[in-house]
Amino acid sequence: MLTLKLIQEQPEFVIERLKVKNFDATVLVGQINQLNIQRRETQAKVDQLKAEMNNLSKQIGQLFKEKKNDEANSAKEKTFLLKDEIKELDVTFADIDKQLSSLLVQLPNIPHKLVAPGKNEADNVEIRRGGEIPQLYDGKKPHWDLIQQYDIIDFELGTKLTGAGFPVYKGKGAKLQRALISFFLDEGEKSGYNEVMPPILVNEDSGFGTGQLPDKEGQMYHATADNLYLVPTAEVPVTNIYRDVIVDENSLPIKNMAYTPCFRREAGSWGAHVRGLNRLHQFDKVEIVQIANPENSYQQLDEMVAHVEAIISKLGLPYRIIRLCGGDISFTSAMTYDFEVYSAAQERWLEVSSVSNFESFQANRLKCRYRGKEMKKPELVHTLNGSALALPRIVAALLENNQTPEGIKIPEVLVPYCGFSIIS
RNA sequence: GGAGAGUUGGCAGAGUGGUCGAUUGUGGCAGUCUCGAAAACUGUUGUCCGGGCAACUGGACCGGGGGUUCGAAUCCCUCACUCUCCGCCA
Repeated sequence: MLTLKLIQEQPEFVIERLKVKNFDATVLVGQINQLNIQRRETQAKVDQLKAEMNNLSKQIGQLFKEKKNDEANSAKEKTFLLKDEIKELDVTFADIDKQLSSLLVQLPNIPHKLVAPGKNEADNVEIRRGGEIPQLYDGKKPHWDLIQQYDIIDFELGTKLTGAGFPVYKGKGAKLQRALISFFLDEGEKSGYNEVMPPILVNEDSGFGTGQLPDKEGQMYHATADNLYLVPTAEVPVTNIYRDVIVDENSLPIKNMAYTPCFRREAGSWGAHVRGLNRLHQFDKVEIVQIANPENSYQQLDEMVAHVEAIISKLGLPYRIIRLCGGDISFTSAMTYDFEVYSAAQERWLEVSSVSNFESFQANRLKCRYRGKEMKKPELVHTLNGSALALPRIVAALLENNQTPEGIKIPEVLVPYCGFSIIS
């Protein structure tokens, strides 16, 4: 969420910038600032009363010590009224505070200057392309046919075991998954990311910290008996490592990565475009996460983009990098680059990575700050994350783009990981 | 799952219900000494929310929440977590 300070000091700026996201914040900002004033006034009153109370209590203690019990008892009488007043104001304060928080989480993050205004994905800005779209032979097939032909991924079996959107990877299909995960992690390590293996069930606080709760509650699978949520992305546990943490300026940027399965309910979003591996309830992903100094977080974002671009290039997939416009960028993000690879039999671009700078938006919720030598007070860090990469659509593109009449060729870089060079 | 013991500042570890935000040690930072360092000595050292240009100052925080009391780190209830023993188990 945005900081109260910013909303209070530069309300016009907030309103103006959020227009890029097609969000009219006028009313909300006004309400927040008004509530904030009420909150401060109430606190001033409460604090004053509490100061009086503290004083009286000290006096009473002193009187009892001096055996002046009568005086002490009459002093006690005075506290009763005060006590009631404090209790009442405390309730008022808590109420205002609660209202304020509930309004505060409704404001989206302010987009970066470079983010173009726009309605939807049609207004996104293509940054660059790489790789070559392969010319396939006449009998080319979409991946959902290929996986059946070679018996490497089984959707029906997954449906039997769990339900739609939970495929079973078999034989070379399973091995390809493992190979990709290892490849991605090794590449991440070369780029200086520290590998972590977090829990894939998280609690409510973690869900709130990265912004999945309360807004996107329906996106996550909820284990109600223990009130835990299956992670929709490793971003949640890996970023929440730094919840309520003050890090040293010298340790920045902190670069972590994790492989986890990811679970998404995707309620109501099933349709024509989501056949095969294009959209799943469970999939595998390697996520990179950075905790950065606000001064250079955009350099770090570029670094992450370069990292993802390098991996896709090594896999030999044609790709394009897109900077999302205001209408397409997420609630929490200040700037997002999407990576899409071309899937040559479906003849469409598939999103395989999304790399974002959240600036201090998540950090404010997480209460993750950094302290520098010259700083009087700790300040909020910037958090960034990106997929590097999500597997299913990469697999779809690999299968489709590398199909030949003899079988599916495995990219050079993956052969050592797979132990085979063709699926036939 | 059963029984018991815990949870205090970066860490370790005190704390008869009344100047306890909290003794002390250690670590961190600054200084003295030194060519430099170590050692020693001195000082300093939490976070959040208010007020103030500032010095400073009011309030809150001793796992979370609630309660008793004029007053709670200290007493009570509750939840969470940690440890030990037993049981179960990949």
